Amino acid sequence: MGYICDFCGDQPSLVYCRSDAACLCLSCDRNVHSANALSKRHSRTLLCERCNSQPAFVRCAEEKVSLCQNCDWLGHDASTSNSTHKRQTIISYSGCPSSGELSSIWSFFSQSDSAGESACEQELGLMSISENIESTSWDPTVNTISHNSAGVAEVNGDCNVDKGSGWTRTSIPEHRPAPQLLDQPAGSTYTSLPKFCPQTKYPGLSEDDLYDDFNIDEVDLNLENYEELFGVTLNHSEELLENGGIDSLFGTKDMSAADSTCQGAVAAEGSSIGLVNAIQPACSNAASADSVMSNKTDSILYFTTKHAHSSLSFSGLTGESSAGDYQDCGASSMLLMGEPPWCPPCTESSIPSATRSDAVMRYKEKKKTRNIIIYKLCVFVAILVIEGACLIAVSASKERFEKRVRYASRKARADVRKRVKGRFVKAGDAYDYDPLNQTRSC
DNA sequence: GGGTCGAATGAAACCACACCTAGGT
DNA sequence: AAACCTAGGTGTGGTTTCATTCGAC
Repeated sequence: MGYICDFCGDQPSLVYCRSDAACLCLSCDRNVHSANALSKRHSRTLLCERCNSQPAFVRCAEEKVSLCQNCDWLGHDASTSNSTHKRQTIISYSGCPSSGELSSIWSFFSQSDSAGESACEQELGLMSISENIESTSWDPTVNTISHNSAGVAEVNGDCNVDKGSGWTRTSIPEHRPAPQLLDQPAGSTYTSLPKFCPQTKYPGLSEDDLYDDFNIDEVDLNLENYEELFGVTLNHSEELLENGGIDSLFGTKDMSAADSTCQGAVAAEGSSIGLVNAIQPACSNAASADSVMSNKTDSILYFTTKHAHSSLSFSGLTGESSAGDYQDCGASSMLLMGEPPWCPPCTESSIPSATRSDAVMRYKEKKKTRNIIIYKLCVFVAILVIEGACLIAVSASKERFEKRVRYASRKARADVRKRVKGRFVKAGDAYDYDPLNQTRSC
């Protein structure tokens, strides 16, 4: 993907749709996302102008480029002079805004990019979005998001939805120049599916999602499997947490290995499911499933902190939430549906079958990856709990049973003192045991 | 059910002596 | 008050001894 629109294969791609994991030109973006109500909810943003494969995350004012998290991190590393560049978070949008509307929120967009839509749009007969416009009636002045003249959000709220609008702008959580996995499937680990409302339990996840592709009942939570699962020793989990090692934990391990692990035997039904039910990230912190995956380190730490207070919950996975709960919060509804949202119920689709099948494949792959990552998160938290309990037990055991030597000098002397039947003897007397020589004189 | 026996297990005692502490000078 | 001396108490580990527990008969 990248450079060329994934849909028309003709025009340069300009925006990135997380839900479709697709790079699209403006016209195709509007075309695809005006197909139905669900696709209108897809959150899109500019495409990274450097790698052309990831959604842009920030806009560098100095370089005048939109960058994804990886490129931003690489290009503005603290060791480089570019680290001082002023960067601002790029807001994403949904619905079917026109290029003019886009340029109104992205001033830099109008200067350089809006011209690119013309040809394709004209070819598509200047696809009307009037039906959207009536509900789009976007008014920058009433939007709760704070954005400056450059059209970039100054990082603010969690749930910026234009009520009554056909499209919305959403901000990406605060930018952190942290490393991100490069081999992650696009769309599976993004910093945001930002449209979360506090009442959301766990948008985008259902019980089926968690269990469809692997049987968590058969997961082996044995401590020995910890190493097998993560490739690290149990004792290093704290280091992993402190050093953000969760990235390597999840990133360097082949997902197929996780699959095989998932197929392993053992019964941790109670613990695993209990944990799954027990983990409920607070929506206000944007700890959604997707943000959990993207801000892995923070999220894990967050889980750990929550765990310390015994208040972990993940009730969104219990299946109690209705589809309406998810949709109300604008989360990707594809996980709730039998088919991806880009597959309208009607038979006549303007989308080529090949593209659709590709999209379905991507959707399934994303779903599978997402499940695996969530599963690993649960296992990791479970192991932290177990390890903590073990450490406490071992500590108490040592405290109780280990003999404490108060005077090392006395111990050193006793260790070299000659004995008879275990008893100390006077210096120079006959002995049957010499610790130094391991010999017996009589 | 109660008593006896052997095996297994754990706790305590023993030893010399350097070190520590308290009291006296 | 500070320095020094002295007597008594303490702790150290390997082995043995004693007490307790448990199962079999």
